[in-house]
Amino acid sequence: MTKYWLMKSEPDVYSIDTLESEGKTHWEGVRNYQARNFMRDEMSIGDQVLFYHSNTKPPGVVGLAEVCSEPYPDFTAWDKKSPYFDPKTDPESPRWMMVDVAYKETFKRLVTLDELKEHPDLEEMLVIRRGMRLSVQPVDKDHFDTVLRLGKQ
DNA sequence: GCCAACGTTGGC
DNA sequence: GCCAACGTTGGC
Repeated sequence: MTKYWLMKSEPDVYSIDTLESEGKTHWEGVRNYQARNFMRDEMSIGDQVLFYHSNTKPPGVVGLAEVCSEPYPDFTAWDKKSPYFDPKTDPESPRWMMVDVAYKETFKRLVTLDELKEHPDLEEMLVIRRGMRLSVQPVDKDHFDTVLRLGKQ
């Protein structure tokens, strides 16, 4: 059963344009247990992903991607040269997990965070909640469809 | 670049 | 196991 997600990335670090040119990527660097658990326990191949640009102005959903691997250990955690290096984990017992994500499309237009906040059908969407910092979060199918429609119009 | 909101760490 | 200190996220 297909699930729906929103995944945040800072465009300065990894933008949807980069994903488009690479085709797919491993979603490295998630160092939050709740986000890790979503990837590890609930994601499966074919799940649909709203690609969100954070820490930019304006922030918002820029396109669509798709989960294209099972979860597997995030090897950047024990790569000393990686910005995501975590000295407290090791390959014997991986702490952090990731999935591969494939490019699907870039929206005709950016669906901004402000727009999500103002849309009457998206009041319950997690991403608009104050203090919501999860970089990987589940999205209801209804919300997903609404955002998709906004992005295509 | 500020800072509020969170999550994590570590002393006790 | 409490909680203060610290670090990070991410909108603004």
